[in-house]
Amino acid sequence: MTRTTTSARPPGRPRAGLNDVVFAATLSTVHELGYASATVDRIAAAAGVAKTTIYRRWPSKGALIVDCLLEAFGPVPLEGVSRAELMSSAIHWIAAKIGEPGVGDAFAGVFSDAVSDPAVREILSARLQDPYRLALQEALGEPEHRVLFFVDVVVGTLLHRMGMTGEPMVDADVAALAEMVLAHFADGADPT
Amino acid sequence: MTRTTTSARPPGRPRAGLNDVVFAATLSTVHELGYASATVDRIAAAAGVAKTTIYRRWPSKGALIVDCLLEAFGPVPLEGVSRAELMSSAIHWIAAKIGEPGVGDAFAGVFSDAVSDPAVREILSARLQDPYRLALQEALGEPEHRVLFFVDVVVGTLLHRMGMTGEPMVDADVAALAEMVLAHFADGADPT
DNA sequence: TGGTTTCGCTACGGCAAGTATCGATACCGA
DNA sequence: TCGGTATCGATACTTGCCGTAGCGAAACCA
Repeated sequence: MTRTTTSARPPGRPRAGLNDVVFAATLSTVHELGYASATVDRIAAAAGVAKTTIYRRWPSKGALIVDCLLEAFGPVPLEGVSRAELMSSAIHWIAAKIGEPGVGDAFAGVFSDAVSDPAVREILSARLQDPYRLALQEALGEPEHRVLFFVDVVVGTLLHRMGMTGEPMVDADVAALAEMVLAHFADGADPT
Repeated sequence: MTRTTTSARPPGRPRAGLNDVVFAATLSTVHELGYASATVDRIAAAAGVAKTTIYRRWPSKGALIVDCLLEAFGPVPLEGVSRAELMSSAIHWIAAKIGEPGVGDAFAGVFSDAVSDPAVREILSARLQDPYRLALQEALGEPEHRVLFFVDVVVGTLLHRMGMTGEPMVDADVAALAEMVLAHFADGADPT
């Protein structure tokens, strides 16, 4: 026990700090060419990295995209005292993130893949949705199925607009969405 | 002009009545294998038809799926006297359709393809969404952007649930969705 | 200096969308 | 009865992308 096995540096050549470069290349490639044309080859080329290097770090394209989205989203800014403020800020936050160049396309694209690929669905659900869902559950004091409904409505609406028009939802409609959701979650709640 | 050129039977061997067979094979294949595994080859085999025959009738897989969905959906049942009844019936109708075996998977799958393929997006928007949007506009007396918002919320929510869980939304949540949407569209409307 | 791991490169296997070609078949008009 | 036209089935093919394998070179540590 002179030195704990954990946190011991692994032998061999250390990995270069390429993750951020690859993430940036992923978003810019998706933004410029669209999700379908953003092949792993092209992303690797845009990052100045070999394709095999990407597959050495991420097991699949879906995993890469999800990690890229996690990096792009960061933690939920759960600020606000009242439940209404918390919900409203969360809605405007996710809408703004989806509006960032490349993020909405990547999100909609990986969601599309998840529809027909259970492996991608598992990654998307466990690594991306669950953390935010749990944080919302705790912050809002809502049961799981209500938070899942909240996520379905908010994310589903934003992605449907993005998918059908190719453009993120405009602020006025995001405000309408927030208003509608807040009104729904205001009645009969607050089980004191 | 003894006989108008239109509605004149085209020369050559007439097409066999295979569309319904192909549609049924498409839905059952998507239902059993999932959207990604429902290749055109497999659909053709399930229908007892050559792949070339399918490509002679539909220009792409996306066009086939959209036509299949049009056939499966049929016209919107716009029954009900009040706006609330019209909206509620439309919501429950589309939710029930998406819950039918194969329909939800096919819908979510082709929507996914549309995200990154502008050609599929155009087909989906023009052939599937626009007719229903126009019918709703007229029936509800709402401006275009409000109906688009309505569609984004309803269809987006249902597809998000379908995509993330693989199962259609349960009735209780569909009822909550309808309640939420109706409350939002009730206030300040009815511009008499 | 040897051991271990990563990196870039090239090539390959697998799968699915969509195309091309050919013989056979069905309907029409003369 | 006989050409003209268009569809059907079968097979093979091209193209594009995901993911893997193998190789030499480089980086870090003991």
